[in-house]
Amino acid sequence: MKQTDTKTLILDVAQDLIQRLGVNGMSYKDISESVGIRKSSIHTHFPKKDDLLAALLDRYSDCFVRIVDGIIASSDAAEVKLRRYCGLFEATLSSGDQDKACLCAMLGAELATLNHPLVERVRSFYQANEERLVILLNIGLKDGSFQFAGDTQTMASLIFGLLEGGMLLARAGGGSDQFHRVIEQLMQLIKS
Amino acid sequence: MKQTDTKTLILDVAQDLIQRLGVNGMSYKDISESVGIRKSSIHTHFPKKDDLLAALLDRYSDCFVRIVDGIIASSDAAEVKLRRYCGLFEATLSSGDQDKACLCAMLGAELATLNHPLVERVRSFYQANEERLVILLNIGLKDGSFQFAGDTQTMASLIFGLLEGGMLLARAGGGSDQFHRVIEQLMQLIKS
DNA sequence: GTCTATAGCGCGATAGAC
DNA sequence: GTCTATCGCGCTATAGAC
Repeated sequence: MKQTDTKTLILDVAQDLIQRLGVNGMSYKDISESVGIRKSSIHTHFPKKDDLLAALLDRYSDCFVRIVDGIIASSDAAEVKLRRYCGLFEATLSSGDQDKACLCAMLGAELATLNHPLVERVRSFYQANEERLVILLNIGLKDGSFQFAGDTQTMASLIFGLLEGGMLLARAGGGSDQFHRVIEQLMQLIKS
Repeated sequence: MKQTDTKTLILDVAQDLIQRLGVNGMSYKDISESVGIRKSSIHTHFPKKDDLLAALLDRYSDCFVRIVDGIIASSDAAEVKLRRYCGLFEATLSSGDQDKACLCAMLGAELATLNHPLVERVRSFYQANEERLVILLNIGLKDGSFQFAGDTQTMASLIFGLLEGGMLLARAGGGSDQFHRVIEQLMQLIKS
C-alpha cells in the first residue's frame, strides 16, 4: 500500500478549495500552499488548469455515482434509500471545518466561464443524479411508500434542485441544521 | 425626465454580467466594453469594486422585495400569489438572450470570497425572501388553499432553495421549460 | 466626468538546473 | 518530480490632463 501520491493530494486540495471558493476564486498559489509544493510543480501533474478540472470532475462524478448506485442496489426500504441519498449532500456540507457546497453546484454557478468539455461533465453529473432519483422514486412509488401527484422526472429535478440550492443557502444562513430539516420536510411531502 | 445616467448603466451591465459569469468571472474591462466608457471612468462612480457590489445588492434587494410585498398585498388568491412569486425567478432566468441566475444565488456560491458587508447583504436577501414565503404560505394555510405537513418556516426554506437551485440547474440542462414544470410540481405538492 | 498612462499585483504557464 | 526564475497577461486602482 503506497502513501498518498502528490497527484491525488493536489486533487483533494483543489476540490476543497473549489467547494468553498469556486473555480474562479481558487488559484494554483492556493493549491501549492496547502499541498506544500511550488505552483510550477502542479503543472507537472496537470499541464493546464483545465486538465486538473477535468480530472477532478471525473473523479468526483465517478465516486458519487458509484455510491448512489450502491444505495439503489441495497436492500434498504425506498424511504431509507432516499434519506441516504440526501445524506450524501448533508455529509458534503458538513465535511471539513467550513461549509462546502457540491462541487458541481459551484461549477454550475460559474458554468458560463468554463470551456465546453467541462460544461459537458457538469451537465452529465446533473443528468446522472436525476436519472438515479427517477429510479429511486419509482421504487418507492411501486411499493407504495411514496405518493405524489405529477411526473416522476419533474419530481427528480425538484429534489435535485433543492439539494443543490439548499446547500448554498445553508452556508449563508441556517447551516446544516436547516438543511437537515428541509430534507425531512421533503420526505414528508412525498411519503404516502 | 433625464436619460439613463452612467451610474445606472454601469449597475445594469454589472448585474447582467454577474448573473451570467459570477462576481469572480466578471471584470471592470467587461463592464467598460458594454457601457462604452474606459475602465478608469468606472472608478469615478464606484471607487472600489466593493462599492459597486454593495450598491448593486442594495438596488437588487430593494427592488425584489418591493415587488414581493406588492404580490403579498394584492387581492390575488394565495395560489396565484405563490405562482407570481415563483414567476419572478422564471422571469429572471428567461430575461436577456442568455440564462441568468438570481444575483444572490451567484453571490451565494462565491460567498467565501466576499467581504463581510457584502456577505451580510446576501444573507438578508435570503432572509427577506424566506420571511415573505412564510407570510405567503400562512395565507394559503389559513384560507385552506394550501395543505402540507411540517413546519412553515422549513417549507419556506425548501421552496426558496429549489428556486435558487433550480435556476442554476436549468441553465445547464432542461432550460426554462424544466424550471417551469418544477414550479408546477411544487404547487401540486402543497395544494390541498 | 471622461480621458491616457501607468503602477502594482496575482494569475497561469514555461524553461532549464538539479 | 521538484526546484528557481521569469514571461506575458489581466486585474483593480491611481494620478493627472482636458
